[in-house]
Amino acid sequence: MARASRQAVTIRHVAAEAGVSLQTVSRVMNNEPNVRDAVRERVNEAVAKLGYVPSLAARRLSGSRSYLILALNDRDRTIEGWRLGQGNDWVDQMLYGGMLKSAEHGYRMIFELIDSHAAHVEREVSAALAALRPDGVILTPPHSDNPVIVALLEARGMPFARIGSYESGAGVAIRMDDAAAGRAATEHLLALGHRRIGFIAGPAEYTLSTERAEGYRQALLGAGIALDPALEEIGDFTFDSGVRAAEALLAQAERPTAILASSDQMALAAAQVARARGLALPEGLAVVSFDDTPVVRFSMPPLTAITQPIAAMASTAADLLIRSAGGDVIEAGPYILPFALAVRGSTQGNDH
Amino acid sequence: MARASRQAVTIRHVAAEAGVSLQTVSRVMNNEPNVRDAVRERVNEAVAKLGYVPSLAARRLSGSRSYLILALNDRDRTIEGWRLGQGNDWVDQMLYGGMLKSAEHGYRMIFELIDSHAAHVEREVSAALAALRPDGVILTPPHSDNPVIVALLEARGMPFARIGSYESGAGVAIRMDDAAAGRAATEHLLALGHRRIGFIAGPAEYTLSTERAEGYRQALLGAGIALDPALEEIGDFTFDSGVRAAEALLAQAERPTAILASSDQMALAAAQVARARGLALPEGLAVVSFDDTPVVRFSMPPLTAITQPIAAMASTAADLLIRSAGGDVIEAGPYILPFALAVRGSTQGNDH
DNA sequence: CTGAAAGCGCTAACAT
DNA sequence: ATGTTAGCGCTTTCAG
Repeated sequence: MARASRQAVTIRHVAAEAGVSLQTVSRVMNNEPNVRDAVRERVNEAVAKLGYVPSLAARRLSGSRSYLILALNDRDRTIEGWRLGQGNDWVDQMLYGGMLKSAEHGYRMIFELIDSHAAHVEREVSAALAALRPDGVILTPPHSDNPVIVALLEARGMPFARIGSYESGAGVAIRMDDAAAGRAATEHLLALGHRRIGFIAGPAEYTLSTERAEGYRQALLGAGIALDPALEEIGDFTFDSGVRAAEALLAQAERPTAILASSDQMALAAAQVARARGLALPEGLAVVSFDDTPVVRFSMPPLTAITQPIAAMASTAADLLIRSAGGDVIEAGPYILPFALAVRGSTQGNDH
Repeated sequence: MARASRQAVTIRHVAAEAGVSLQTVSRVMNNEPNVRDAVRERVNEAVAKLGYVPSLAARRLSGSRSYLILALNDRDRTIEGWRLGQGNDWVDQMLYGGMLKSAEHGYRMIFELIDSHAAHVEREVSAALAALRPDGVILTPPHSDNPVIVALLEARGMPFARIGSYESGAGVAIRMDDAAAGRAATEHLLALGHRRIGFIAGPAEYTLSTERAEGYRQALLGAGIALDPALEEIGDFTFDSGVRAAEALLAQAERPTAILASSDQMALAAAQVARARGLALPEGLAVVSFDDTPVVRFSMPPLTAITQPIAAMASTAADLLIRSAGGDVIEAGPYILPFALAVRGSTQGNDH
């Protein structure tokens, strides 16, 4: 009993069992040509019988692929999300999309935290690459546009994907169409009869902020409504900044009947400010948010929101990187994935 | 340009730079004795200068540790949690505790999903072990008590931790004290003046269910209150089962003024049933839940709950396994980690 | 179409 | 205290 079976089944055992050379087993395992069907089958039988699974370490070391995809996330944000214990949607959706897609291809996704503030970004990323030698790297915001990381990956010739990035350059960009999302959200409000619609933008450093604002304006103009600068405020995605912005919007004599906010937190802030002023959602004020993290489903009422395709972006990234590692030539992108508008009680009737 | 720097810096480069043998570099990297301080320093300088990081694959292959901890989670539950997008607390807290602790030791935690229903459990686990050759495995419920998995790990001589398990046997068990938690939750209600306290238990197959029930009863008896079978219902942790149980409890002539439910979902169900019967929380009915997943913070009012130390359990598991891999002899356990009682609006006043 | 030899980067076991 | 030799399990040449 329980003698540590120090020695697992290796390619050698399979070769012996099937009566072929190591090489042939390797060819079969990697789906290479130049093996007769009869032999291939014999090998597969031996593999099944012995329960053989190739060692990742040995494969990697012998100069082939590592079958590893490395996903780099922002350290502080991620840990803060975990610490708060309110459900870390970004991480979950990354895993959901990226890990499952990787597994489909026999790959594994390793999730790693990188501190982007530190001067050691380069060292941290280098160390992870050296230790793991992944076949591809997935960058998430804010790393997606970090010039140090991008340059490092490019210099190393490492295939990588930049999720949520509007910048061009090395690596394949994967994102949603924020302008279209801003338009869709605004059109939803227009369709409900709103004519004075306030907008809380994100910081201008983020391209997606300006894209969303652009979509908002396009929708208004498309409906023949003149733009009013008094209806546009700027926040920084946080709850507090949302409070300030919403107060500025709702303090106006001719206050908006709806607010579109560029993040869930700012939308929740707007809802709170509205309540404080005696405005009930959705009658007194309609609110639409961006992101659709779990929290908006649990607010009262739940918020209508633009859903970011995080899982789909991670899945696409993994798929592209793995196919690229397999020798496929993949298109440069950018890959624009569809968003969704989840209509909930903050804009519509009293369902839920 | 970006010529793929095919060849990264290896132990050989460091040895050359420092003017020593490979072995000496290896010794320094692994903090082994028998190296003069002067030499050690010279090697460390070379390492720093070249930015050398050992290849995990080579280390693993040469027969030493893999520096990998494998965390096995239930496939269906995990994916369902991701799909619902309500914040997958278990996974997040696992990562929070396990990944960070692993990183402290220079380890990586690989998160893998295993389908416990399938007849292939054994094959799935074997394959993961064969491919990764981790230094330790963390089992989470329901895998923690899966006899096939436990037997396999034991036969392989693989160190492993069973999180949330009350069973004895191979592997180190890490859990909280559910009886004490049941007692604490009940005593909280007693302290608030409640005398008729309903209890919704989990399925009896789970030891933790009976432990929690035991704690509930101890607390009542300790307060000199006779047990009343009519106050105990059984659910299966789901919302629907919670509805049935709560309805049975609240339909009684002498209905309870408080309900302790063995899961968040059942507690939310109790809250809903109460509302439907015109009972407001906490005045009409006080509710306490177990688990403390994100969702209970967002309900109205937020639910008072027993918080499971998931992150701490994962952290402890990683720490024990890694120290074990390092040659330390670790105590058999079980390791009992402290829970917490988060008091919120469903039992107490009107804060928030 | 198949096999034999060499070597990936490291550590274990054995020198010295 | 340090260096040398072998070999982990696989894939890559290169031969047949």
